[in-house]
Amino acid sequence: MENSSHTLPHSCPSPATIRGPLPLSSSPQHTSSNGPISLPLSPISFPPSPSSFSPATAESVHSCSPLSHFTVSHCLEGQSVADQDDLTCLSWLHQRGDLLPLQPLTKMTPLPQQEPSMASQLLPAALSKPPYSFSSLIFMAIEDSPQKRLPVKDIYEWIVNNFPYYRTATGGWRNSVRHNLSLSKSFRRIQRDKSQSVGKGSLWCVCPEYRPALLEVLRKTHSYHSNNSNLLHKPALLEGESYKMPAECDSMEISGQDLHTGPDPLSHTLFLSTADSPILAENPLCLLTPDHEELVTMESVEYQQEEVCEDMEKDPLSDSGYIELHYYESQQYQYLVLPDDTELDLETVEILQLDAEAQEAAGSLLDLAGGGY
DNA sequence: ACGACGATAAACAGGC
DNA sequence: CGCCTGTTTATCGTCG
Repeated sequence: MENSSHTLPHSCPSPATIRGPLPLSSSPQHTSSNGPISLPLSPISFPPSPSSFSPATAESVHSCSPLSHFTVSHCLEGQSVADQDDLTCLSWLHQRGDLLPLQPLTKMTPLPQQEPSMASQLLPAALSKPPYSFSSLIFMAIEDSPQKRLPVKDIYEWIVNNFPYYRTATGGWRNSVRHNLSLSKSFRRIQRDKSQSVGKGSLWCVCPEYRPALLEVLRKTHSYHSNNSNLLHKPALLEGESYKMPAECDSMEISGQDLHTGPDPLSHTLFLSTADSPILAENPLCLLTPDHEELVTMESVEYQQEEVCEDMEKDPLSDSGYIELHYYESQQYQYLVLPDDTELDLETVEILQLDAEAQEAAGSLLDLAGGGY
């Protein structure tokens, strides 16, 4: 897949079906009432430099980083923050200081070096015990890694970096992390590539079949601890309902009839799948539909190839548990290309601020497919 | 009361 | 030998 500029197609040429509950959300920071939105980054850089953002924008970046691979800079007018909250991008975790401190993934400044006033503001939330279970913490750490696999040491580090509580906590929690990794079926130990072996121990990854459950637990934890009760009432597709992709994408349909998670209005998780077995997307997707001013956010999308694609070459990744995603940049926008060169209507779909990790993750898909899970 | 689940502690083995 | 990693067992608290 080339990474150069493309002429924008004006239709959705390849039929594909996206099934599952449909979350509609966006971030409130940047409003656009008509036409393509204006992006705060021009040109878009990967990763975006925090210094290039206005304070409000920088906050939005923090609110999505590190967990979200896509930061959305678009607003639905008339919607509250709660309505726009995205439960599938994991970005919502950063929208409350007492859940996930608004700090970048990179090494945080040690608290003693912070200004006293700021430290005093952060302390109550930052140093309180996070409500997340160790499974959730491990899950977030692994999900936030480019390769979707981490050694236990890096899991420690991620937790410490994102939850300062554990910076001062006694060492017992590390034991709990290891205990959880070993005991939980959700995590799988994989051997390091000996050619690149640096450090001790194995790598840990999330079992794809348990990922929806982990995500659900994570989301419920957030909902429970969030005052944002509106999150609980976001409309979602129910069984039998369907959502037509807007614009010219007539063949894109999201339906609720084959929901893996049932008609629970809380369910916003979509799954990527090939025709036979559901598989999971590598990264959350945030799809923008400028014509309708709607942001379609998909944690993962069940993706089915229809008969039309039968004679197409089989995607080498089709059985890997992951789907290969590509994007490219044209002018100030970025565009998503689904597997088998299915180009979503690129006027209708935009990816905003896809960060460098997503790029790496896309590259790692080949490794995952080749090395097995 | 009961079981499921999660947190915590501890012991132990193996590798570096 | 010390540390890290990984496994296993046990105990306790919470919740439905």
